[in-house]
Order: sequence, then C-alpha cells, then structure tokens
Amino acid sequence: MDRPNLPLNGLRAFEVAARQGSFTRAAIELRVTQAAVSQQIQRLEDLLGHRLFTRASAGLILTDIGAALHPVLTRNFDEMGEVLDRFHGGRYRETLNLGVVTTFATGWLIPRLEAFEATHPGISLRLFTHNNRIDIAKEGLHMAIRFGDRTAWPWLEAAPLIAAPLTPLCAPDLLPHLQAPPDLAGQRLLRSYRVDEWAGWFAAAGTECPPLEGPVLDSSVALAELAAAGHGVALLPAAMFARQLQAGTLARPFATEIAAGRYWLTWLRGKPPTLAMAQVRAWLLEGAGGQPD
Amino acid sequence: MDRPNLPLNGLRAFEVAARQGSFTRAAIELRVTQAAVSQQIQRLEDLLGHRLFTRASAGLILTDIGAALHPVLTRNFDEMGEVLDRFHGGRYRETLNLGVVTTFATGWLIPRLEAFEATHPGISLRLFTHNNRIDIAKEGLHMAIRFGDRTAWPWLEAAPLIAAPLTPLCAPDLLPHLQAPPDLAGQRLLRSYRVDEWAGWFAAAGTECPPLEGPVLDSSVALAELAAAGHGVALLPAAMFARQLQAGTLARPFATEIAAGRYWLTWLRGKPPTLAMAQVRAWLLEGAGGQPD
DNA sequence: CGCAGGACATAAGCTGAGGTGATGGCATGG
DNA sequence: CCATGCCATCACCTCAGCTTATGTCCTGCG
Repeated sequence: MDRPNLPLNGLRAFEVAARQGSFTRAAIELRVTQAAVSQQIQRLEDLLGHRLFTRASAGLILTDIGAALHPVLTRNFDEMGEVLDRFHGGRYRETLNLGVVTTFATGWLIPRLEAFEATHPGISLRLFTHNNRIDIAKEGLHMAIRFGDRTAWPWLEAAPLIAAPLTPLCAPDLLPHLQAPPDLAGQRLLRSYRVDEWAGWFAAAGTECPPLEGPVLDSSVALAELAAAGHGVALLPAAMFARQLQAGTLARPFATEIAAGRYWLTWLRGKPPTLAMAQVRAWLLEGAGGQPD
Repeated sequence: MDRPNLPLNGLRAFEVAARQGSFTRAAIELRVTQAAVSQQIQRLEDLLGHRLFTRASAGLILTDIGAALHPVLTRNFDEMGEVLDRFHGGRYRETLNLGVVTTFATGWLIPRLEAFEATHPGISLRLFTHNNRIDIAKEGLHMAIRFGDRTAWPWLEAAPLIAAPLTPLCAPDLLPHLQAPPDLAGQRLLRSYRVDEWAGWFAAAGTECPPLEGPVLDSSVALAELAAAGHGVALLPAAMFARQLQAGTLARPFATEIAAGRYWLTWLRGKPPTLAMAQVRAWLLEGAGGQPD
C-alpha cells in the first residue's frame, strides 16, 4: 500500500485497542472518546474488508487477521516512538550499549573515553565489559567489540579495529633473567584458554617450546596482573598494556611477536545502523586507522 | 514518545520528502500541494526542536539527524504498507517463501501440497529447494526446512519435524543378492557428503564395514536415482522414499536403520512470526506429529 | 545584467476527517 | 430485574491539515 493511502490514525487506534483489549481503555490511552476509537476501527475494518476484532460479550478478541496485523504495528509504532524520544528537550541524544572485551576496554577504550564524550555530546555510551563471549541480541547491545577472527561470527557484521600481536610480558624484575627466548623455559608460562599460542610464539622465536604447566585463565587482564606480580610470564597483546609498560609495572623482554587475530567491532546484520552506531563506528575505525595488520 | 503524540502525518511527509529529495516531488507522491508538505515538515521540525533538512540551493540535504531518522521511518512505513497489502481485494493473502531441502520436498512436502492449499487458501506458498546449505536472510526466505542437528544453526529458531533414520535402499533386482548385511560388501556403496554414515549403519547391523569406494554425491535424490538405476546401494531416509518403495522402483533389503538427525523447520530469531509462518509451522508440526524420534 | 524558471516559505481562508456527546442495544452478575 | 459496563450509532461540531495565492531566493541563460 502506498504512502498516501496508509490509514495511519486507524492503524494507531487499532494497535492501542488490540493491546488494551478494549475500545474504552484505548480511548483513554489515546486521550479521545470511546466513540472515536470505535469509528476509527470500523473505518479500518471497512477499508481492509475484514473484521479485526470479534466483539464478544467477554470483551474484544482479535481475529486471526487482527492478531497477524497487531504485532507488526506494535513493533513499528514502538520503533518510531523510540527514535523520536531521542529528541527529548530539543536535543538529540541517543543511548548506545556497547559490549567491550575487558582487555580492549582497559587498554584502549577507557583511556580515550573522555575524548569521545567531548566530541560526541549526543551519545550516551554505556559499556558492558565481557570476556569475548557475548550475545549481542540477548544482552540488548547495539554493538560489541570482540577479539579474534571474523569467521567466528558469520551472522554478524564486523569492522576490523586494531591488530593485537602477542608477545611475552613479565614483571620488570624478571628482565635480567630473560636475555633470550630459551630463558623462558625456566619460568612459569601463564596460559589463556586460547591453545597453541605459546607454541606459535616459540616457533616465531626459533626456539623449542618448553612443556607448559601452570594456571590457565580466561582473561588477559588477569594474566597481566599475575605477570606483573611476578608469578610468571604471560603472552599478551602488548598494545593493550602500553600504560603498564610505560609505568614500569610490566616489561617486554623480547621484540618477537605473533599475529593472533585482531579486535573487531561487531553488530547485528539486517537492522540499518543508527546515527550513534555510525558515529561510534567511525570514531573507533579512525582511532584504529593507520594501524598495520 | 507515546502513541497519541506520535506526529504520524508529519513523519510520513518527512519520509517521502527525504526519499524524494524535494518537497515538490513529495507533494506529488502524497497527492497534496507543496505547501502542505512544507507545513507538515516545519511542524515536525518545531516539535523535535531540530532542522531535518538543510535547504541548500542545490536542493534539500538531510541533516545528520534527519539522516538518522529517515531509514527508521522508511522501514516502518514500508513494513506497515506490506502488511496491509496482504488484504488486497477484501481477502487476506500472504506469500510465504519456504526453503526446502530437496529430499524432504519430493518425499514429504510435495505430496501434501494440495492438501495444504485446500486448507490454507490465504497462503501463497513459494518453495525454494536447496541441498541443505541455505541462508534464510540472504535468499529472502521466511523459513527453511533443513536436515541435521539444531546445534548447527544456533542463531536460528528451530522446530523439530520428522526424524529420518537411514537404511540401505537399492534397485529391486538386487534384493535376491542381499540376504544379510555382509552381502553388501559385494555392492557399490553410494555415499553422501555426510561421512561415517555407512560405518554407523554397519555397526548397527553388527557387521564389519567394507572399504568404501565409488561416487560421493551431495543429494539424496541423486543417490536414490543412482540406486534405483541399479548403480549401487544408497543409505537413505526410507521415509522420504515411501512412494518409490511402494511403486517398486526402490527396495529396502534390511530392517536395520540408524538415527542420523531429523528435519527441522528453521526461521530467523527476533522477528515475530507472521500469520502465515505460524500456520505453516502448525501444519508442518501437525503433519510430523506422533512421529517417534 | 535582467529575466524566466523552479525551488521552498508564508499567509489566509476553507473543508472534511476525525472528534464530541448523547443515546441505544446487549450482555453479565448480584 | 435492575445496575453496570461494554460497543455501536447518530447528529453535529471543530480544527488539523489542506488549498490557493503570493513572496523570496537562487540558478542558468541569452
């Protein structure tokens, strides 16, 4: 049906009446009289050539067809209402729920948050940190930053952020004992749930991989804490720990690093991005720009 | 924004004007005068407290905010238009695009299509056969019937249809030569891309699996054709070939069968099902009902 | 330049879609 | 069997949203 023929007021009246289960209550919600609702819906039914309600003594009951129509309208009116709410008080302000893998949040995003807020006054960013296992739809997020390989989420849209090559990091005290990669054999090598990463690094360093023991953690931040406390050497994305490296709480014994994926900004396919989503994406990509693979 | 305050006519005028890039053309589409469009949009801008267009000499340009608003409205009005189109001519008629894995289509669905059409005059079913590799969103389908295990499509909703245990089928001529499972060793065993299925069947039959040679095909229908033509023995869901078994073009030498998954009706999460989707689902589930696992 | 043409804005007045208010019919329930 | 609570209907009213007419501004062209 083309735009000029859409009976928008009738559809609105129907949506409310179906939701309320009563013309009288619908009239209250719409701030009109019961007669107005009755007439609107009758006109709509005439136009469509179908009854939308069964007028039973026990109240209104949607017909099959009414039941088919109703959720579509509810969704669409809701969505329009939401988008208009962003204009509250003459200012445009949109809330954006962003899932962020903890390492990236602490190592990259949070230090830049203030700059973001300053340049994007129309966006209320709400961060939800996670450990790379996250369901955007279930958590009610608009977008999520995760680490890995985009083939892992074939059903999501994804834009590449910075690469995160891994290199051993340790407490500064350990530096003197780590002159060359084989020296690592004497240390506790801390592991993440990502298998083979140490093997890969030793291969890149041209050294045989010592047997791996010790704890396995699912969080780079926790690994970094352990390493900083002198409890071992962790294979971490150095770029995410620049602050600690600068402050001297962590040290990097070797230049060798291995590619292990990158951070990605992901979001659900299908829905076109909102203004805030587009701006956050542009800002993140710009911040990650110039970064070699 | 609550229902009574939604400026529906203003939003419609804005949507058309933004799409047309001109108030004048929008007025033509809406079958009103240019002045009416101008006023509607001005009222909307006043209400929101923001300009939605930059009135440049080279025509209208959407502001950032206008650009954020527009696609939401386009989608919503389009969707409402679509749902109203189903009422064309006083009758409710909805088109449903259904992907169907070929085996199920020929072995189950197509024989029952006439009954479906008779009991569901309001649904135009359009079938798209596929070989179990199908992207619902990309193909523009509402639902798809596929074979396998629901964990293979974690991002889809899925309802179980009938189970499809596999058993060897062959040309009737071969029956005398197949008295017991070990006799199969002398035959060409036709394979699908699904590995290990013959090994599983021989295990269930308590016989050692002979070495497998011969062609591999990705279609049960093609396997059945080959078997019927006497080119070998295929491991197939007997339920899908009941017609051929009855007609004597295929024969089933052994009772032994193995569970190998079932057919599933799948659809995208998130969007609530339309009336036709609900009815098709109910009909399929009813048809598959009483079927043991 | 100056003028025609085409765009959007504005003003004033009109009109019918959509509202009000009153009433009626028809259930339910104490 | 009356009170109550629905929805339907009717007659009438009113103002949102339209039309018509005109204004302003910019562009392109001879």
